[in-house]
Amino acid sequence: MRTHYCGQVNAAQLGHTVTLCGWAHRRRDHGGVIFIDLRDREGLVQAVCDPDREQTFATAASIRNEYCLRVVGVVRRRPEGTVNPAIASGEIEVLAHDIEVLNASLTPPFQMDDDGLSENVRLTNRMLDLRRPQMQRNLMLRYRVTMAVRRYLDAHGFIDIETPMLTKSTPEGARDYLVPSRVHAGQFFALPQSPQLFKQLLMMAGFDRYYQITKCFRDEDLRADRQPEFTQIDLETSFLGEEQIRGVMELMIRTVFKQVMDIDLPDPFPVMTYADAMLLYGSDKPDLRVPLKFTELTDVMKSVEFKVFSGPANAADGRIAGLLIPGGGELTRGEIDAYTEFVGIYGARGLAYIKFNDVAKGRAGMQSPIVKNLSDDALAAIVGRSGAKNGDLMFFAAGKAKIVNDALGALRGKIGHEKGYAEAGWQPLWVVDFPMFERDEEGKRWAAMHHPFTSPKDGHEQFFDSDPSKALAKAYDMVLNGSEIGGGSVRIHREEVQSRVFRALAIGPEEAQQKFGFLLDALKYGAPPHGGIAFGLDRIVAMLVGAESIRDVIAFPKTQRAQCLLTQAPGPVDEKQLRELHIRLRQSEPAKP
RNA sequence: GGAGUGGUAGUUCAGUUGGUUAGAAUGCUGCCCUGUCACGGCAGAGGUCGCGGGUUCGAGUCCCGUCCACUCCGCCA
Repeated sequence: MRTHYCGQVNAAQLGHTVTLCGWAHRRRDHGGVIFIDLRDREGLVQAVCDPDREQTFATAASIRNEYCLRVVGVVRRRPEGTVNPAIASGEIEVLAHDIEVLNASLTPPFQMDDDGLSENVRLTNRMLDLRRPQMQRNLMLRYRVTMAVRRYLDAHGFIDIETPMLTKSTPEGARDYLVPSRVHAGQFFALPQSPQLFKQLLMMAGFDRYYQITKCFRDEDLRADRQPEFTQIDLETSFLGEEQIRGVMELMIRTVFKQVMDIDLPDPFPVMTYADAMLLYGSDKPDLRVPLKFTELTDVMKSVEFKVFSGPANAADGRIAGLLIPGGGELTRGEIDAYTEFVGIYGARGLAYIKFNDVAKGRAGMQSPIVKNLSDDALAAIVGRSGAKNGDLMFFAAGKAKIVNDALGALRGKIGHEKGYAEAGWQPLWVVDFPMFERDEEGKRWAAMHHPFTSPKDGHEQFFDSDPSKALAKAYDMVLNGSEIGGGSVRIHREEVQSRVFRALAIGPEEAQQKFGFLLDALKYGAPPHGGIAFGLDRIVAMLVGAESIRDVIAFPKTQRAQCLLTQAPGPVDEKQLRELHIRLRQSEPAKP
């Protein structure tokens, strides 16, 4: 039916007869000659129709945008002065001998080269949106990434093994998407939040190296980088330690970036502890393109008069940190107000600042509403630790450590990018030595920071009873330009350690047996040391194509309300279906006055 | 659950202090045009101003409610 892709016709076919299939991208009718830009996934080629072929010319005149066409013609060089360097096939054109309309098209709701479309229009007409060259590029690049991943993993002995999509609901973690069982009345499968436990079982089964590029499901609220179903590159290996696993994984990412985008990532990636990341950047996924760093001030503020600072400084969970903005003295009052409002999103009550007009003059050279409340020692520490220079400005956040970190960390990213402090390029890093546990806000108990199967650092079980906050995990995140693109850990492979972790999480033996009995049992049969990682494929591809949202690298994504505008899913089902599934819907209660 | 931005022609948008017949670009339709490539020229059609209520002599514009899209907080082991 076809001899070439439109976008791949070039001077090599000069004089040849080619047959092309594609869509009418644009028609330019000059009365005596008609040009049709024919488009397929590889690009555009110009077909020319002369009036001396009466039938073909008449057909060409009737063609409208997005008609699906088959064009037979001869490749010829374009006349002098009419070469179009903007397209790959711009040196040549196809003189159409025959045009067959494979299918006409209604007038499309938008033009395929319009890139200012609203998300609403795009998603309701997704099949047409996907015809747009940008989306074709995005999805084809996604494919090239997965192929590069598969090539790398195959070459390194990883085996692709599928794991169930109908599995068991786990109480920990995100909300599950549930699937009712017809055969077992009142019982439900859950769609997997990740293949975590299955891949560990595969290690125990002796497959040694596993991978899967697979969908995961989490019923949580959406974001630009979060969809209810998303794709993980999921891996697990046996008999490798933490550093070795990271080595294999960063080589994979480095290889993929080189092969697909010709990007050279650093070798090795920088490694930073979680503690340092929080101290310096207030984030466990710092964007290293932004050079701004925190100045730690909690200790020197303990004894100042200023209660806004001394209060948090003396609180167990408090923190005071500064963010030095070089040249920040130029910031206007309006900008500072806007930043104050910005940090309010994260719960910060205010945003104090000092402008350093003349550092040599000490207190007198500082311009700020708060300087009069701070001791000489504190002011000296502010300047000494940050290296503030004339013309700089420092923002201060004080309060609960979480709020200070979130607010100042977000401000660092915002100012860094808006004010031009960020470097171009790609800045990956590993964040390591995560805590095993974090405090559960409501339940007032300890929760697993990564997941309950993460191995503690050697010997750190000793902190489980005395001070769980001190226990560190063999967990690691890969961070790229401020986004977490992958995370994993060495897993627990000894039953007694797993039991101790469950105990620390206040999961009793009976509960553990009921929920994770199959895992605990498996650990009894010579489970090998193992560990792994999972990468967010959607996020990686979105970064590579420069997309704002992972929706732009997913063929059929959901809206923020977790609906599909194309298919109108989710939707109601017949009473008959519900009855088979033993489900009766709750009456929605009318609002009572 | 919360904060914010937006919703006006098929599409992307403008619309002043509430005031006559709601505009532009593009697309679409027809006619003209033999070298364009965002072709060009002429003519034309195209509107439930998201939806519902209210204020007013009068609402695209003000108020209340609601729906949808997006961004963020919470949430996401």
